[in-house]
Parts: sequence; C-alpha cells; structure tokens
Amino acid sequence: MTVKSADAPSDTAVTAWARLLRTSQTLLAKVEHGLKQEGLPPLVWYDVLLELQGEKTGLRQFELQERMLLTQYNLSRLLDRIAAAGHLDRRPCPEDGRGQIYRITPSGRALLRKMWPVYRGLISEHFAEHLSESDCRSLARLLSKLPG
Amino acid sequence: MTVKSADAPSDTAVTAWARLLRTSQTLLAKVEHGLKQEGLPPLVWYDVLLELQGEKTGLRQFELQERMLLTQYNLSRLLDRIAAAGHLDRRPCPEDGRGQIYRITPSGRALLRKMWPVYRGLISEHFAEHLSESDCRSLARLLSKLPG
DNA sequence: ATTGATTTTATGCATATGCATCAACCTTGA
DNA sequence: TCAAGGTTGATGCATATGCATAAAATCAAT
Repeated sequence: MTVKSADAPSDTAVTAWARLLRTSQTLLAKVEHGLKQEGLPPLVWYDVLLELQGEKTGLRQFELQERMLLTQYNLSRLLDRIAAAGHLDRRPCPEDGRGQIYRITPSGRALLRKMWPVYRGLISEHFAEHLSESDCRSLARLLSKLPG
Repeated sequence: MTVKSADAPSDTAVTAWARLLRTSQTLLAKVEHGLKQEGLPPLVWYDVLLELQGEKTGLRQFELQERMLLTQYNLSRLLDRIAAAGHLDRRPCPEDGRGQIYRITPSGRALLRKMWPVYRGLISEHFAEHLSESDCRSLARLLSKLPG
C-alpha cells in the first residue's frame, strides 16, 4: 500500500501555517462579532445571498454547494433558515422533481445592502488598515498558490 | 456619538480578504478531515496539549484561554472532554479554590506524539508543498501585520 | 419498459457551540 | 470583620453542526 508523502515541512512553513490559522480565526471572530453587535446575521448568510444576487434564474442547492464551502446537510438547513427569514424564495424545479430553485427576494437584497457597509467597515478596521496595497496584492498572490 | 471609521477598503484589499477567508477555511477543513480519517481528535485538542506540554507546573483554565482562541465556556467543556479521555490531569489549585490546575498526562503526551506525524504530513501536503521557503517567510511577515 | 445505480435533498440523533446566568471564591477598602 | 465588587469557572437551555441514513427523482443499460 502506498502512503501519501508525509515530508516534514520546514520550520518556516510551520510558522507560516500557524500564523495563517491563528490570524484567520481571529479576524473571522472579530468580523462575526461585529456583525452580531449590529444585529446582523452571520457572514455565511451574506455569502449565500451574494451568490444568489448575480443569478437571475436562481440556483439549485447543489450549485450553491459547488460555489461555497459547506457540507450538503449544513447547506440544506442554512437555506431553511434564510428562507424562513424571508430572504430566499424556494420554488420547485421543473426539470428535476428532487430539487428546488432558490432565488433571492427583495428582502434578501435589502439585507445585503444593509450588511455590506458594516462588513466593509469591519474589513477595513481589522484587515485593510493594517496592510498596504502592495501587501494586499502579495498576500492574495501567495494565497492563490494554495488549494481552495 | 462617534462612529468607528468605516472607510471602504480597496478592491485589492477585499480580494485579499476573501482569499484569506476561503483559503484558511479550505485548509482547515482538509486538515481536520485528515486527522479524523486517521481516527485522531480535532486540531484544538492538539493545541491544548501542546500548550500544556511546555508547562511543567500546569496551567489554569484562564491562562490557557489567554493563549488560545476559545471562549470561556467552550474551553471549560473542551477541557472536560480531553480530561475525560485521560489526556489531562486536573487537580485543585492550592492558591485559588475556584480553579483547577490542568496538566498533561503521559497519555496526553503520547497523543501528541501520535498526532504530530499526521498533522505534519497534512501541513506538507496541503500547505508547504505549494509554497517556497521565501513564500512562507513572506506570508508569515504579511500575516504578522494583522491583529491576532 | 424495467431494473439497478447514481444524484439530490432532507432528517433523526448525537455532539458541539453560543448565550445568559449562577455559584464559588478572591480582593479591596472601609 | 464585613460588605461590595471583581474574577474564575460551570451549566441550563437554545441553536447549530456532524454523521448516518432515508426518500425521492433521475439516469444508464439492457
């Protein structure tokens, strides 16, 4: 049986890895906290609505899943919640009786408009203000080398 | 009432932000999945045990909390679970009757030794192999500019 | 057409997390 | 000594997540 390569990463790599995990967890916590303080739903609601905003004809659940980092069962129940809050319209799919087509509602668009200024401010405060434009480009370039 | 600055971050910054979130979530999911596949506990167990490994005299819960990114109530229950699995020793603190002192047990050290090769391999596979040494140094330097 | 495999989605149950609150203890200052 | 306030940690309850599996529809191959 072949085993995947399990080379020891360099100390430099482990340091970078640890900092990546710690930084992203801290930033995410701060942003989620900031949204909650403003009485807004979690970031993942924003992501779902943003994906659907561009899709005039709506999307199936499995299509959303391909675009996002969520398990099937989590997405299923997340869509339940967002739809229950009135931000999604869920209608049966004519070509495939198994699924529904999800579309953003006017209320969902309004939520996006309400969340963005807050989200944007949090990105500035906790992220952008600490980096130069050149830093941002470098960071994006480095991250783009990684899977995902 | 004064309002926090809510400048619009540049497109470059938003792109870097989005990539940071997406990459770290993907990587974390892959590593957690890899650990689980080997029958090992989640990464946060490793983090707790690693913090305690260096502390001969043990740590209080609030000291661990300062070193880690966990809420008080989550840490409380996490320590319950790790201790229940036999990897932590929990004894009353003589100077402060409210708390206990947590110390890693031999079983905990064994778990660290068992997890590290797997964890190390996952860091290599999903992270280090995609970056040069110079990339890693640049990434760590950029991330160190951010809070956390 | 019919069968069998695959895809898509939902859900019961166990576990984990978030929030509010409580209990126990410590510290300070009269 | 005592009271008031702060710190440390645990927990009941609601919500969310993970896992396994079920249900329903589609697709492939005869």
